[in-house]
Amino acid sequence: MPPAQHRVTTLQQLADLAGVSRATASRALSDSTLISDKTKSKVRLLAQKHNYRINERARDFRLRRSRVISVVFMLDNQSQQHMSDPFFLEMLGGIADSLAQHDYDLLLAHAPIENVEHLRDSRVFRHADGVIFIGQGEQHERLNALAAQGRPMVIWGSKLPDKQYCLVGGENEHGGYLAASHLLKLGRRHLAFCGRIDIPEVAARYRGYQRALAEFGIAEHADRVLDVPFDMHRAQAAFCGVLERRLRFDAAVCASDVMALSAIATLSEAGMRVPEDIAVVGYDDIGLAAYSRPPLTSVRQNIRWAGRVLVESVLGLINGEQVSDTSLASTLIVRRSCGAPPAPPRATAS
Amino acid sequence: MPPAQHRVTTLQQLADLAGVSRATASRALSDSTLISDKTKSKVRLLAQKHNYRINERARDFRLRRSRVISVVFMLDNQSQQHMSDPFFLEMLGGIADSLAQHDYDLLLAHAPIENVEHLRDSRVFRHADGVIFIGQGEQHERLNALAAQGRPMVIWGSKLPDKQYCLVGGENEHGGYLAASHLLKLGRRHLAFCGRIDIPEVAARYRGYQRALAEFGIAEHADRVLDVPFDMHRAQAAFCGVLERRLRFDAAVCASDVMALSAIATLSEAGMRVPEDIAVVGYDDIGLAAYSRPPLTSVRQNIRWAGRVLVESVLGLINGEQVSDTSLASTLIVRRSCGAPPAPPRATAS
DNA sequence: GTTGTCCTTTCAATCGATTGCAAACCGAGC
DNA sequence: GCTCGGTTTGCAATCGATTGAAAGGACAAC
Repeated sequence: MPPAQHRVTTLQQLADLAGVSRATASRALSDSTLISDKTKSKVRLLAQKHNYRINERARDFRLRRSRVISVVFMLDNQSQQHMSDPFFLEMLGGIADSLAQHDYDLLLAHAPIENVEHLRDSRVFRHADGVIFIGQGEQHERLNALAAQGRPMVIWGSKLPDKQYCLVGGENEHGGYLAASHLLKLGRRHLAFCGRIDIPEVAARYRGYQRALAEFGIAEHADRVLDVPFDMHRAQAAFCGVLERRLRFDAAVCASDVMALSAIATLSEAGMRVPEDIAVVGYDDIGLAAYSRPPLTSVRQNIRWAGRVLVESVLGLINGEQVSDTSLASTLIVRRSCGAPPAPPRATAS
Repeated sequence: MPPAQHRVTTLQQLADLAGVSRATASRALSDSTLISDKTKSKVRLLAQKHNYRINERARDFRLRRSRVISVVFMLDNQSQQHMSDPFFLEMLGGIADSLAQHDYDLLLAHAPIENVEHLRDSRVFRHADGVIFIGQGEQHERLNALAAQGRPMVIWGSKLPDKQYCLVGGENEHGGYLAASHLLKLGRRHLAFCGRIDIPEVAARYRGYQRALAEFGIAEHADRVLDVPFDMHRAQAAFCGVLERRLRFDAAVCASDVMALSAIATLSEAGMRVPEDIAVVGYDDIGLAAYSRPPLTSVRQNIRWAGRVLVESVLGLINGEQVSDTSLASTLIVRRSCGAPPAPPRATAS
């Protein structure tokens, strides 16, 4: 007699097979202390033998949870940061890995969002047990409002006054400082800063940049703060504008690697030598940074680890724990024109 | 009197408020023809007023569906393609957009997969109504087996013999042909092909490459097929090996842009001039291709549209429709060293 | 034999929706 | 008043699990 004529799909069927009640079967599978070892192993053996798989929809429904975390990329009109920025994928990968380890699913929401309040009644919140926001955009207040409603959510970004939500972020101030002082140590004296300082994270990097200038006793030129969006093509347009204005500078700190690569391309197109005439430092240390000509010096954040921390934080909130903010270290990765081999592959933590 | 002291969360509460039964309320909200317009509007008005939101978990449970589509990136040990390849993000973005439009969620599975059969009982299948595979890896047979079980699934890849599953793919043969004939037209005669021809898509590109060579009456050198993985760092190692072997060639067709950029970096590091000594053509036309020095000529596929087609196909299968394969056009994007502005931003279709 | 205790197991309610079928309603025609 | 046809509405089962409370059983002590 074949062990399973039709597949066992419900707990009731499994219970019948084992000669116990549905309740006992349920408890046996979930390792409840109420059930004797003998019964437990009997039920489990049968489950395995008949290839029984719990209906997760039913269970999630019953337990009023979804085991889904939404990830929202805050790409607003202001920053023009595009999701094709490799930074995002790296972050997403880290989050996805970490969620999978905890047996959670990832719901991706990446449409440009003008107002996060609108999300409140959308699938993003309704379908998920918690939400991870990547970036604050300019929605600090609205994020505060959402968090105040008690939804489990974590934001990747920069610390702002009156912050109510749980935050994970890089050491942006320090990163900006590292980038600027690197250039200053190389003897550059006419630095420019490229990025939208409306964006909190960029603003923090700018503060670090200012601090470095101050330490070297260098006066800051307001016109050397270039309002460059994250988006590759718009960045290029912005740099073309800079060139037209014939702004004089010998080094640039960029708020992202994509921006830096745009800068390098545009500047060398215009006949300048990089890094001889203008040295450029990027941010994020995306994989391709090592393969640009010249290789790009950049500030690295451990993005995959950031993903993990974001996940652990939001899961902590879901479980009602007290979760505090986290700040992740930034390090400068220096690459020189010739001879220096690209950095080894980043460790992909288990 | 405030209209809602406590929020209305269940259909029963809403029905009570409207003075009808749960069944009627359900039908009113789902616009059933059984319900009179008067009742419908009454129920709906109340739902709106009390901010009632259906419990989607309960509904999905009842309807035995999930409104989730899994996306699996087939990154196996063979190809070494890394998910940080911008190509993936573009694809993912297209899929996510399209799914959102259809009110579906996206479950991301990107762990390296040695055997897709293992997925059968995993969340990937259990939690989702359908699955989209990006790439075939070397699992053609196993994919066939899965498809034979009647699971709604679509694969992005290349047409293989005995294919049982629904396929969406680029014109790889044509793309390879375009790349090679471009170089040949420029007068190059010693071409190399870089990529793993074990991978079906790469194999197709290679066939096109061969066809171009044949048309120009050029004999093919077997040793000019370079087994280069997709992964950036391994690609570099491979190119170093090629250089050591002192292989003579004046042009290279690469199976991806990331590979091409690695090639350019490695070659110029070794003192060769690109494109004067060695011209390189890539594949995918990732955003950064326009910003490399020199700008990269590449074969473009409309990846975002591909994402849309994948989604429509899998949803069609879920609805029991007959879905046929789709092939998406490839075009060569030619970029020259100087003066040529980068291509405009790609249209992001609505 | 009865009672009490402890360990297992079962009963039955519950989560929040959908839907086949039966019942109620309503006006018209006889 | 009664029946008939068609339209609306309600009853109750159902999806597949979890879980508090109650029942069952074994065994020892009185």
